[in-house]
Amino acid sequence: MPASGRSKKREGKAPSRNHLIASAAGTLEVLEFIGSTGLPVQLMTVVEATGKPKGTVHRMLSTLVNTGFLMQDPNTSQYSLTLKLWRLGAAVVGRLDVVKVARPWLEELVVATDETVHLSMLDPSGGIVYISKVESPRSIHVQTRMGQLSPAWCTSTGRSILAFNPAVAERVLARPLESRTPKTVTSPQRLLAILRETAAKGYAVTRAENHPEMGGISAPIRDHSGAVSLSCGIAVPVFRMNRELVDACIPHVVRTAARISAELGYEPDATRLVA
Amino acid sequence: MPASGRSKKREGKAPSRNHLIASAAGTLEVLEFIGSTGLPVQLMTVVEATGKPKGTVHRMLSTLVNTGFLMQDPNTSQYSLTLKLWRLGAAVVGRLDVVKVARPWLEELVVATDETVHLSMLDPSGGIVYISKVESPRSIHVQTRMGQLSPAWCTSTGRSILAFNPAVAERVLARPLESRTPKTVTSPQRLLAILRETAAKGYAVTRAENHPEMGGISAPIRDHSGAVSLSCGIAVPVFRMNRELVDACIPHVVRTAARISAELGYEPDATRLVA
DNA sequence: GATTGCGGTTCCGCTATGTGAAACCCGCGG
DNA sequence: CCGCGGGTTTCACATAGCGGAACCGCAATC
Repeated sequence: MPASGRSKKREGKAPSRNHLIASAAGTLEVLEFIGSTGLPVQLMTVVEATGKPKGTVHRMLSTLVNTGFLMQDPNTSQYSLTLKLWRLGAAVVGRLDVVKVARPWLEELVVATDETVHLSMLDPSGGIVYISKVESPRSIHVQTRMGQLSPAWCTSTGRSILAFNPAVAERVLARPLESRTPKTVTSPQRLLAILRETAAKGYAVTRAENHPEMGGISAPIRDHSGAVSLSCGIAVPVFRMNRELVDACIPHVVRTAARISAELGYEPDATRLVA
Repeated sequence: MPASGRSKKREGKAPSRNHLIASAAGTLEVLEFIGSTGLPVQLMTVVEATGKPKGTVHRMLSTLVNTGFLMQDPNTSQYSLTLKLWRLGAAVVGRLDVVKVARPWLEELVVATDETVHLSMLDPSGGIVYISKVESPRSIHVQTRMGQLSPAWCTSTGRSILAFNPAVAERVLARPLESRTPKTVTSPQRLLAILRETAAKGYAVTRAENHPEMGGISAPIRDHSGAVSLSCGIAVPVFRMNRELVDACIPHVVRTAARISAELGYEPDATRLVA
């Protein structure tokens, strides 16, 4: 997509009377690009990535610098993110009391299983984001980063959530499921079956579907209304993921999820509000 | 400031030839506003806050929604942040290996002092941002939030950093020091003296200067070049902050900072590169 | 059950605004 | 010394987007 795109933007139909600010959208796109790389970037990198003309990109970058979202190294003149984004972003999850509330239980789960624990949330885009993590000091831990966006359909945490969100699941199933490892389930039917099973059992187990050497065991977390948009689970190296360990860990994971659900005001005994 | 008609092309000094995208800057401003409140907001709130006309704000909000930075509740039609910002923001500190590297030492400090520990970083704006936190399970902990921006000049973490950044300190001193509590030091001279003392001693202690019931003990962290842009420290309720406790904790805090500095490649014995 | 008011959304003409090709700089390497 | 690959600046032009005002739709008020 970057390569040879000429500036001609006559795509299909012209939605003429548009009420969106193209320049702002473009600027945000640039910001996002830099955010996704995370590292300091040069102007030309952005130019190539976005396909926009040099002058325009420069103007956008200047704007971002001027508003404090980016800083420019005076020597190398490279652009990098400031802490502003972090401040704003942290405010988002900071308000979520789940993070606070869940922490003790997650730590307990680490102790119980001796594996790294994640708390994940569904992103409207159909991915999942890790919003909290407690690492096991001993275990080999994958390099998951807080805030990382992972596909929901091939991780145990993701499936735990999808299983209880038919609407989102449908959207995900509609798109082709690209293969992340040789083991990834890519057939929509199979995935659907798995989701049903997950919903029935109340937990999800994956092996090497997102990362060739990692697997996971997760369970859904319900909020006061019974809705599921969070899950917690452990990440385990596949070589260690034998039947025994899985069987041993499942109850812990499920119980932790239940505890957190309770903290959020979920009443397991109350009449179910959602299917 | 009505635009007063016509294209005032060549008017005297005309600051006109501007290379910034006003609309994008405005949109970012809106984003920031929403981020700073953290809560879902209504259109009109933003209108009042920014002073921009309703139609314009609406367009900006739509753009932000369209780019995935905001979401709009279909029922209340309120706007709130999505996790996108969190993702990008987390990427910023995620790349900072300080956070990873410091964690074990911070935890150790919690154990040693039984108080909540913060890792802070200087923001170019002259404030400090908490980039990592380890809470003491027992202690009454203040409601500091990750990513929160606090004034550098009335917190112990902030002073630890300012003391070794004369340039920034100067900028801070130049502005009036607004009083946050009755105890806040607001005299520039006094503050300067305190900073000097901090630099000499290698740690900072504050009592109730930022929050009426909290105090702190912090020490600067040096990177491989010897520069200080980070500090770590503990937050202590003032009622518990007697001489003994302070004396007991200072060595721990200082040592922790030294450990982290070492991890960052700082050689205490090497020739000092910075004044 | 009409009325008013308040928020969100949409319209539309005018022009200030941002676009983008090209020129300009500047430090580096040949 | 010249060319090159970055970044920055310029400029004339067309259009993008500003913003006042009209338009909904709900909910509280009368």
